[in-house]
Amino acid sequence: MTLKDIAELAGTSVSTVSRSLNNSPLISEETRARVRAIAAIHGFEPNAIARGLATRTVGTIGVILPENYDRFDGLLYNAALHNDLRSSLERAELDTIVAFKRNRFSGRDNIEKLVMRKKIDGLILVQPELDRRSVKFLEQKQIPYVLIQYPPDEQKLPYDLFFADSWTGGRLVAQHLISRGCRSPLCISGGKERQSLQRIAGFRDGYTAAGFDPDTMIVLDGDYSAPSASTLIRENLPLITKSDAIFAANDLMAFGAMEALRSAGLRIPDEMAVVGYDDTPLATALIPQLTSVHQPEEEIAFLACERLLKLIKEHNDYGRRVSPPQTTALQPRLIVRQSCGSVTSSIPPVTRP
Amino acid sequence: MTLKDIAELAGTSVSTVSRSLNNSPLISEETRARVRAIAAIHGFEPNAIARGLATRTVGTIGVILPENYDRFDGLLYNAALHNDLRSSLERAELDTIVAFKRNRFSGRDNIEKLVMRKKIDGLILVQPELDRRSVKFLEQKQIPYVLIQYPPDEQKLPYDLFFADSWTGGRLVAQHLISRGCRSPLCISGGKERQSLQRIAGFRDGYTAAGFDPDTMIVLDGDYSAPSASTLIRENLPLITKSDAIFAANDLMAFGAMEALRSAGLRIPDEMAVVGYDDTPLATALIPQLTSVHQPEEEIAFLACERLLKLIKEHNDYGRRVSPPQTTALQPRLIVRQSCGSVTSSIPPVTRP
DNA sequence: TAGTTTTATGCAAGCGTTTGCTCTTCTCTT
DNA sequence: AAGAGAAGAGCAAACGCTTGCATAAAACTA
Repeated sequence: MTLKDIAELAGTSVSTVSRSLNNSPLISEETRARVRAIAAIHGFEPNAIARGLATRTVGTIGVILPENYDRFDGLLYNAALHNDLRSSLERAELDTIVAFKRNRFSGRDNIEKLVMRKKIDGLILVQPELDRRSVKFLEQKQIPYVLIQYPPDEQKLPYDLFFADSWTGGRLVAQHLISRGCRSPLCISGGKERQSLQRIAGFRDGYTAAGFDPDTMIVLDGDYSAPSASTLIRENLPLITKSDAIFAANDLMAFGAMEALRSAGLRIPDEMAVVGYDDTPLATALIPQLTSVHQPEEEIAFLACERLLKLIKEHNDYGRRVSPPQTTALQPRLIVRQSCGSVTSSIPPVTRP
Repeated sequence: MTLKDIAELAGTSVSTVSRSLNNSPLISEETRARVRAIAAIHGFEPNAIARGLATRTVGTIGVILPENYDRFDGLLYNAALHNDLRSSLERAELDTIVAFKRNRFSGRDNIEKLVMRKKIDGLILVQPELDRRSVKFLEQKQIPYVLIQYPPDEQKLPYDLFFADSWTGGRLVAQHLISRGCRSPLCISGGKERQSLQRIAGFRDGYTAAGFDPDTMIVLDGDYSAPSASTLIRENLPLITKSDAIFAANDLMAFGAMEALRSAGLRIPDEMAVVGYDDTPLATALIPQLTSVHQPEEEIAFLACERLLKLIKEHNDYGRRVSPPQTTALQPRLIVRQSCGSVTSSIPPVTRP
């Protein structure tokens, strides 16, 4: 079933059918209605490939996801983010092609492949290690794209970037613990990983701003896994007993810490407050329920899509981007539960700049 | 950059370039090499859309995922499955378009949309509630597709189905617990949900086969969440204390159960063995580590892709499917850890039929 | 009424490939 | 040496849609 078939059924030309279905103003109301009715009866849908060839837009967005098989919460976070992205794009009737950055068999860069083969109208890059080469490639090809990544090093970036403000997340935790009277906090980091460093830094700065000596704060290096946190706690019990709060860089480590603390006979939250990060479903499953920082992933997905659509529109209208690239920090929220005390109200989210 | 450009650069015709790049035997070795070299230098990639129009195959597979925002382990499972699917398809240089079954904004059925618009060469449907209408549609359109779903009711299905054998998973748990000497097991189900029912049924049958009275087995109805399991344990302590093992229909409930058991002063595994299902990363994070049933999701993904590729090949060669539809059960494996006792060897997986 | 707009439709080119067919030019046969 | 066959290359149609341009009909204008 093609435009031609519909045209014959309607006793008209192919162009008239095309225009009728695309709501062109060049068509009279009656004709449009008649043609559309016939198309609807036969369940006709225009061939997206042919249309793509004619219009050079295919109605598909490439989504490049990292392949973190290893990290449970990474997988979860990306899956949720991807769901949100799809939801946002559906509104604009766009499909998503998902790919890893590299093809593990051919070794080819999927980003370049998708762009060069013209299979997509735009790209959403989720947490890529975006090398200079790739950026140059994307700029040169003039393909609309946005990044969802970590807080950037530099201020002026050549692309649009959206990220969750981990630093503020850490600070929120600090503020809350301070207000709860915790004066000797201890951190469990996720190693040298970027996000983790930011979370810890925000936490430290929060305490410093309240007059605490930043050098007295202890940071133990975990690896984002629960057992790593348990081990750290067990091996550093003397340090632990001098503390009154533990901030873990993710929920999984907070969980591991709780297990070890309990084994050591410490009561949570009475003797030790515990706070996690990510607000995974794990947080509500624990007893006591875990206070944690909620990532603004729905917001990130929504704004990233919105911007990408804008860039695509500009690309179609002017052949190039018009609005300048922009870096956008999205604010996390602290979700206060039982693991850090009995307070029930949460600190209101910081208003966005 | 198009075929035409390369042709001009090579001083040859468009068809020669096309055939050179596609390794047609109609081209001499020298010409092919020369053309390929020129194409490579300029980083030429054929336009997938134009090729799609000419060949009616686009190199894209549709993957329909369920949108279970609600269930943590569902999200995780689908994300892992999706990763595995993408890996398998990459080998064949196929991209994946991912969609929910329905567009939440237009209300349109994404399956039908993708098929009618010719955006895909085949479909992988993950746990859809596949109504008669959709099946009829797919059969009529002759589009290659496979299902990844639950154990089916009927034997003869008109499509290819791959599923994890939950029944056997439950039975493995039963066999193991029996061998460990547990004589009074108790189940926590995930409600009336299909998978859960199968898991519990297999468990019950395992005990029955060993001579236990099926009617004495207690099944408490949870909802797959950790708190639901905790509550059930707390509210049924008299029943619990008469039991010596708990089988939960997923890891999250096993976890909730462990928390509640511990609060009640019961030691795991000495006084109570606990087994979960799904082998999520949670299982290794718990103390003691949770014995659980590992889903054969990598295998499902691999086999489903393999079959889909075969169907697509048949479709291209004969215009229709040739090999008869087949239902394939994949066997889960019991991963024995500490939560059910000190045994270190696991029961070997049941060999596939 | 004749000329000028406006409105609605159709024609045909073009998007970038693939591929059946034709046309050369060799290379064998006999 | 002539004819047949094979091998390599090119022409042009086709895939199904969009869209600039030409055209015809209708609706004004003076």
